[in-house]
Amino acid sequence: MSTDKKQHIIDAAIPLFAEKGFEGCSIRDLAARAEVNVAMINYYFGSKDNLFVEMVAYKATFMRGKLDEIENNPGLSEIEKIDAIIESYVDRLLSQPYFHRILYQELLRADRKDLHEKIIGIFVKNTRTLRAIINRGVEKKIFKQVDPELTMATLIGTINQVMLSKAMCIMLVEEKEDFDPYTDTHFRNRLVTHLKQIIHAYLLH
Amino acid sequence: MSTDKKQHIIDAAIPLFAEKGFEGCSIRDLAARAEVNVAMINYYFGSKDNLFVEMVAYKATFMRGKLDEIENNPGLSEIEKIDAIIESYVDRLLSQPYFHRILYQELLRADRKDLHEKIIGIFVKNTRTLRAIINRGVEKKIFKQVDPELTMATLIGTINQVMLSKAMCIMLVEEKEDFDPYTDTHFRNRLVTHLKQIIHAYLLH
DNA sequence: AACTATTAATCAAACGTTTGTTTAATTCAA
DNA sequence: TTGAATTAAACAAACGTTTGATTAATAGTT
Repeated sequence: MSTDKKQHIIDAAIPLFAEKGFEGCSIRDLAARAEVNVAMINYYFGSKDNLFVEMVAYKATFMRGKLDEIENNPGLSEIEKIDAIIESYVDRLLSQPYFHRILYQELLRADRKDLHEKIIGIFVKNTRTLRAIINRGVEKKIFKQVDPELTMATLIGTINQVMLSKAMCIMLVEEKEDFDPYTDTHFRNRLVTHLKQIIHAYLLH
Repeated sequence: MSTDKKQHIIDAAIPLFAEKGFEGCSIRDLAARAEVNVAMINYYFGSKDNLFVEMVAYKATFMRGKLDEIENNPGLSEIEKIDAIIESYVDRLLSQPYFHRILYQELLRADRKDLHEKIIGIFVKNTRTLRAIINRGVEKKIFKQVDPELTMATLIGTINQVMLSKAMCIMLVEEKEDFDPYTDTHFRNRLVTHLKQIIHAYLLH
């Protein structure tokens, strides 16, 4: 069974799922987009549900490696680690807007418990890494005594907020209509700068 | 045509839409939940689509009034206005978790343009109010020169992040399984405190 | 108050489509 | 020639919506 074909189908499915949601696009939609026969989806993945699960599994680890690398880098101070995470997180999310959108659509739904919990697991693991760094900074008295969990929520939540809707992002920052926040490096830098400033102001004495 | 019946159907539909998404729940689901005949949905609303539109319209103005009241209160300083908005915003969102969930599910989808833009309109209007306050604070040199739009994104984004998923919120703040972040006043205060502290640290000299 | 005419509300049943999935036949590659 | 890949066609089930009959409520007339 060709793995290339499976990846091809997954790659084609991601923007469709992102645009219309899971129930919003049919197997026929997916097949048409991937330019394969409708039966191929079930042939390769068994079911539409399983295509979704495999898609999440295929893309899910996208943040993990980098985070560990930053956390275990002994050459970085706590605040430098935070800064590195901010840059890394912004870049990853801006480079994968479709998949990000899918994850959050799924998170917002209360049914499909198993998949829901799997996605939460990814988020929580990343959260713990950042929290460990903050806690170390607090211990060392480099950071103020802050709320580490909600600091996490602020960091990720800010990025998510501008990732929610391209249209809203454009209206929010009042750019021209053809402005693409996901590829514009000026916007990327503006976001990174804001996050660093607000986190620094909050964490540091 | 009874408005009571329409509201009854809408009230029953909100938790269902929040749980399963728009395509995720059928007219038969909605009718069963509201304990009415399937034909009643189309009788009262014309279509499933229109039920959704009327539901959004019915609930959408929930934030507006309070925001205007705060903005136009001459007895409040800029930072007091920000604090009042934080409290008001947290309380509103925590008290309407279902509807909030529906709005964000819709925002994350790129199709259904007209409704999408209507929802964005609500958000952007609220955004402008807060931005106006921040800009006045900057003018008066009470606030530092900050990025007003992204400050907005931080404020709302933080709250959204903890509202994303009850399950994730529980794991994030490591409470017991039966803990309900939406009704727990201690959690509400923790969130308000964190937001005030981080925003104060960022805005004030 | 009693009867009638009119409108609104409700219902089970059916409509035509679309859904995810499966089948059975066929093509392709080794 | 054998097994994997692909296809068009068909499947039952579920979908949103409409129908036509029936009941409930309201208004008008005597």
